[in-house]
Amino acid sequence: MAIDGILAKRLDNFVSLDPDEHALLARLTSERVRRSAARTDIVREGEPTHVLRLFLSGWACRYRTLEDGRRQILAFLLPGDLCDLNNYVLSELDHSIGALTPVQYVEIQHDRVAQLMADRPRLAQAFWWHMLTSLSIQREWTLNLSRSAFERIGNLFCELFFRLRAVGLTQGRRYDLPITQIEMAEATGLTPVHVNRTLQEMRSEGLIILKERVLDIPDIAALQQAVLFSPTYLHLRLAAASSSATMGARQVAESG
Amino acid sequence: MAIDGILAKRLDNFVSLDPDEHALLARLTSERVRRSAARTDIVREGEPTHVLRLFLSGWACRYRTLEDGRRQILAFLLPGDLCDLNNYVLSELDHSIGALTPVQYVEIQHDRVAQLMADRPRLAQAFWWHMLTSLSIQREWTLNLSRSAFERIGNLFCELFFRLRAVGLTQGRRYDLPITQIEMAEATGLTPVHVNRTLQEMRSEGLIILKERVLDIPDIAALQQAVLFSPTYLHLRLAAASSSATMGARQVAESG
DNA sequence: CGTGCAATTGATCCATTTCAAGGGCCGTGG
DNA sequence: CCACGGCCCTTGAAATGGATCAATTGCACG
Repeated sequence: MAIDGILAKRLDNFVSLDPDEHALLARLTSERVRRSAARTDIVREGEPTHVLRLFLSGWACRYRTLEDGRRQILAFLLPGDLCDLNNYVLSELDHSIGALTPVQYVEIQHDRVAQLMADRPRLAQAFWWHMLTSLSIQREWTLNLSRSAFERIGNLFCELFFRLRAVGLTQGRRYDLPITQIEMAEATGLTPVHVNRTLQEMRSEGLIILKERVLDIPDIAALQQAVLFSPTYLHLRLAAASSSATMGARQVAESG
Repeated sequence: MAIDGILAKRLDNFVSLDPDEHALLARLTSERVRRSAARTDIVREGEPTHVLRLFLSGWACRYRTLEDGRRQILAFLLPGDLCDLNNYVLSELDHSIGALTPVQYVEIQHDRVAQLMADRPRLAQAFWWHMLTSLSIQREWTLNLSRSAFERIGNLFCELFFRLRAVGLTQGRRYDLPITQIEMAEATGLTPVHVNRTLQEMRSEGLIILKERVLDIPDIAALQQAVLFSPTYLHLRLAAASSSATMGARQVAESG
């Protein structure tokens, strides 16, 4: 899938865009592509930012570091994700954004976004949807407070599966998971050691196959059930998101 | 403080509204006041909602219940807070909203909000600010994943202090905290038993005085420092919100 | 060939949970 | 007026999920 269609693909999860709107998005995202190396910051806490960023490839994350060094990953930013849609209202960021892998992204001036939203109500709605979805995801992450280690990691894997699939970045039951166990730990609020042991537990139960940064989920429905995951909070279009997943799961369950 | 000025007071934390805008808000919030009894649901998960709600008095919360009964409080809704600004985009809620105490609120039709935002860019910005602030708060709550019980509860108390003060609901160092320890547990992801013991620890360290649903924080700066709380994520106007607090912090740091 | 980082394993420790029970307060009903 | 049940807070003792500390392996890279 061409990189320049990824925003359209992402927003398409909410509204059906017409060719005209597709063209507008394509133009918007044909700016000079920027790159950041793995493990470098894209925006640092406290910095004023003036642009909206659209991620084209690679993984990034929002994170905050506490004074004593603990780091918490607040969200994963995947291809097709926007960030800092906000800061034409709030002028500075209260957390940082860092690249986990090499990433490509484009920067879009806020006034162009504002213009687009004013001209195209449907695109405006799509942007709102994107923002509200991040909020919804953030809420789901706070649910981790009452989840066990097993559930936290399982939920993370499920979420990533559905989000990546929505932009065409899964291969069947598999997807690239280019993050370390340390980063999984930072995202879930666990210790790397404990993440490791929990992964082994999930492996031994046959729920996942994780090897060389590729995650294979033999039976997504089984995993969902084991960790009480439900994808509704992602607000993906049902037709695309759930049906084939549950179908796939059913097939696997039958064949396995 | 008059209840009908509370939204203006809240939004004033971000932009200075002129008398005209104050009047508009006053008209908007003069709808029939609705009431919900303590411990009842205002909106239930999955229900479609068509209105924006503004809370006038009492405490409510967003929460989600997992299949096995665990309940997680996702946010506290205080007087002056809006909820469901979202759902003119997302049509149904993925969590519930419940009253913790008797609450009063007004319902505002979405088209009136849309109209207002179209006519008054400054109000539109203020609404955006409100929404982005909730997102920011939600991020801060996910930070609890890497915080200890002591820090979680302390952070909660600090957040509530600053938020309540921003709408004039603190009395000096004190404020009404009309929730049970069980609810604190649900908000922080801890056990009621452990919340109880942690509260006693905070009391014994002289950080809080909590009696008969009134919380007294003798030295807010000391508490902030003890639990690594910083109010920036609330995006309150600095003049009103943080200056006195950070000044206090500096004093304590020097004297301690 | 060393250096560094990610994954793994073992042993121990501790924060938090779980289970269980008692006390205070309050509204209700006999 | 007192007895009762219900809810909230409190306390104790025991169990455990997850943290901490420490060390080993494997692999990629200069």
